Amino acid sequence: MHEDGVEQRWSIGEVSRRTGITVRTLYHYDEIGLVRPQERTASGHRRYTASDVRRLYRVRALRRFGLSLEEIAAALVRSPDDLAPLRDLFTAQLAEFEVYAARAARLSEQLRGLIRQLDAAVMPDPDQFLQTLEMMSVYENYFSEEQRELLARRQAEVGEEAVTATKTEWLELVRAFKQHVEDGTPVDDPQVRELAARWQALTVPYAIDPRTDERISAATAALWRDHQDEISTRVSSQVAWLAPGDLPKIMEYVERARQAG
Amino acid sequence: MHEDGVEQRWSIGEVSRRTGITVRTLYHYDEIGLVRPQERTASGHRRYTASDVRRLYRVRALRRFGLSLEEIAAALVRSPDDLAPLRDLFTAQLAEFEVYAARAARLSEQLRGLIRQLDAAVMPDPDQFLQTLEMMSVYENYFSEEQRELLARRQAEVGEEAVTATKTEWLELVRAFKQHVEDGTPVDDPQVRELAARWQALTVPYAIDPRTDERISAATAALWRDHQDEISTRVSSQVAWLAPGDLPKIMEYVERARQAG
DNA sequence: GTACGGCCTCCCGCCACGGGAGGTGCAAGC
DNA sequence: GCTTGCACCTCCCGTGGCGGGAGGCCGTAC
Repeated sequence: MHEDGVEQRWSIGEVSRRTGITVRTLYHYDEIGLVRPQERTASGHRRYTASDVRRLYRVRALRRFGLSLEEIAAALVRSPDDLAPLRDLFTAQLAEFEVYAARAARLSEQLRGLIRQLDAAVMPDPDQFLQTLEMMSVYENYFSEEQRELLARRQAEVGEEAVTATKTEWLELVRAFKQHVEDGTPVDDPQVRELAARWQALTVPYAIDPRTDERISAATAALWRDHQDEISTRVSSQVAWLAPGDLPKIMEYVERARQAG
Repeated sequence: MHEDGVEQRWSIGEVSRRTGITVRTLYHYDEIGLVRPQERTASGHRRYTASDVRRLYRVRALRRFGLSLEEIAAALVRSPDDLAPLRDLFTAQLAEFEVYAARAARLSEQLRGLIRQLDAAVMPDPDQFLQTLEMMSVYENYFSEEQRELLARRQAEVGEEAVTATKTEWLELVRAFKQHVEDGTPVDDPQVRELAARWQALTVPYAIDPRTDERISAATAALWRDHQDEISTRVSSQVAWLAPGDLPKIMEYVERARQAG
């Protein structure tokens, strides 16, 4: 490439300036054997050749796409003959980006929701907001990411209004059940049976497929089993007519009513 | 919350099962003081209280949004009274997600382009593809991220066809200049002047604003100055009528022609 | 008495470097 | 020949958020 035919060598500082890679990083690449200058001076100074520098550019380009140094090393070993491994790496990385993007989009959506809540200033108690956070975390403990996504999609499909309507009807049912609990109505009473049927029907719009529904139902039961105290506290703090200890009793009654039906 | 009024305590294993946080992580949170169980047994076993567990749920929820443990610690110290810092954290995180998503989208687009190139199978030489990678890296060294994005947007605006047309005309101009270089035409020849004018006009569709254009032009000159060998090799490998050593001479001639004009 | 599981602390490892300490190499200026 | 100053060298600690293992203690069930 140069007229005199003498292969040029560069010191580590010159290479750093040419490639925009820090000297420290060049040391690191040398150390792990990723890009090793072909020569050293008698005193041990590194001398990079043109091909070393080209390799550095390749590494830098691949790094930008988020590939690990290990992946890059493996790709650069084999790729002179065969670009297939590189292609595989690219497609894998592309898939990863898409997964990340999807996750980031979901989290962003949730964050926007939380910020809206904070800005609404209807928050009576900071503690209540933190409880919301806690329950989000609990929720995620019982449902897999896939299940959560399915449910979220389902909720988006049925629409916000329908979801609110479901919540409202659920509260009505709770109130009605509460009355029956207090009155000591037997669980096989026709009225109670009808309430239980309506209770069951609440989940219908959110059904996905039998297998999934079964699992979600089991997860929900487990969540309730392990966290009825927190849930009861939260719900009763939002409706005046419900005491913290009421909900477990009501739920137990509902369960018996369903078994009877 | 519990009828007997006795505050419940949990061992680290029970807490791990309840919260889905690994025991190792619980140790870690204790170590850095993020969540520290309020009690220890005589033998040193950790006893978590209900409030410790609630704090863990909060931490877990905030972690999901990508907040660092340090940020979470800071937020949880102040938030019982004031949710403003938490709101700030959320908006900051949201902004970060957006930046990240934008970057991921750009990289994905580039990856798709590279994969298309690989699949096109017009690739005569694997080395040529790796050279493309090298030049991408070089390119990024001279143009800031902002400049690259502006240019990319501009290119998208003028359309792929127009970009191809520009490349074609550029090659034609190079070929014409090559002839003049070989003929020894003086740089103030009217024909050469016209070619120089057309050369100048090539960049017009991609202009952004005078300041930016000035900087991009300077960066381009620096890129050419530092990497004319590589660029010449690449270009001459793609057109039959150009030898590797031609382009620098031609560019020098063009430069003199522009100065003369 | 012993087997087992849960818990403890201490410590090394990851990944891709950043940064500092403390020493050497080399060329220029006096 | 001596100093100045810069580039370069190696060695080593630190980052974040844990994972995982070693080696030992505790308590209970058989």
